[in-house]
Amino acid sequence: MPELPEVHTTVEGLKKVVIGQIIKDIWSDFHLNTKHKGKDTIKNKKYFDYFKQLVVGAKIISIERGGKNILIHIKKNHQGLTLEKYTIVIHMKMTGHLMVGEYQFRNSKTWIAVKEGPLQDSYNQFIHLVFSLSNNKHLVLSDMRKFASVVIFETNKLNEHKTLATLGPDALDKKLTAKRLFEIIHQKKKMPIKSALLDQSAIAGIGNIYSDEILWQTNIHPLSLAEKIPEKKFKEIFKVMRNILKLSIKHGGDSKSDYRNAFGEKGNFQNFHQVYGRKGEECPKKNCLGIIKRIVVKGRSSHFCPKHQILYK
DNA sequence: ACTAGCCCCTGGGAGC
DNA sequence: TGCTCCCAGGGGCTAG
Repeated sequence: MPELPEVHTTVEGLKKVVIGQIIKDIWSDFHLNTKHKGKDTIKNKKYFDYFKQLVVGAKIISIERGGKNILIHIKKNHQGLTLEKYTIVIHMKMTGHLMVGEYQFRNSKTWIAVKEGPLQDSYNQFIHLVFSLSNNKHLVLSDMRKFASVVIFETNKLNEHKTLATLGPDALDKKLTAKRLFEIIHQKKKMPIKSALLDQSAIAGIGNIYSDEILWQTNIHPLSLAEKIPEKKFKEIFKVMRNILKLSIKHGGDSKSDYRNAFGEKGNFQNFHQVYGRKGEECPKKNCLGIIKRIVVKGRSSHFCPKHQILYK
């Protein structure tokens, strides 16, 4: 599932090929076959029409990551004047892949990559949104489970995007310190540390895989209460968090599930998991010999070693 | 201003 | 082998 390293990898890939492109046209079937028709989402037909009117003819000027969100900044020119600057905000949720390549419309209802290769991976064939670009490539959103959200805001009114507005500091924010991390997590009081790490309004970018890995490596039981973890422990948590995220970025993200980068390729971080998805296996920590357990914390699966991960309560 | 819990979705794995 | 059932889980939303 796309978390910070995966979204980062996607964004870096997209930057290479779509910046400067004009969006010639867009297509979507999100609004045709989904029940989830909130007002402000392209899954709603009226909103999609509004969205289409804003993006067609616009130029992609830059792309950035905001937590797990992808921000595509666009502008339209008219007679040499910049009329509007808008930002498309995409969240890939569980199974979204934002990719770019040459695609063609097939069977009047699906899109498929033209060239053989990673883009033709079966996981990449659930295409529900297509931006046709001026270089004849397509920017597509494949999303098997259709959880992804796509919205548009005036760039200078991005603070009206509730989630973006309430996002905590990014886990890789250069200004973030161990002390600040402690203060933020400590505020979560009786919330299990596992849930606190997943809370995007506390720290942005961490999801289920990385929270499990961080807690395993720092020897903290996922049900430990946020406020009970001693301040001095946060130097280690901070360092481990950064190292794990950076290591995953280095390996192109985690494709244990179905993540694919902007070119349809898998990442390799799944080969570095110590604990996530290893229920019943022996704890890989040296001389530990514990058996990895899986529990559900606030509706999220949490993998940990009951032998060496300490419960602070 | 909080948090807990439901809901969105569908391929794939488990179980029989 | 083929069927059914249920799980994966981020975050929006609502009720308390």
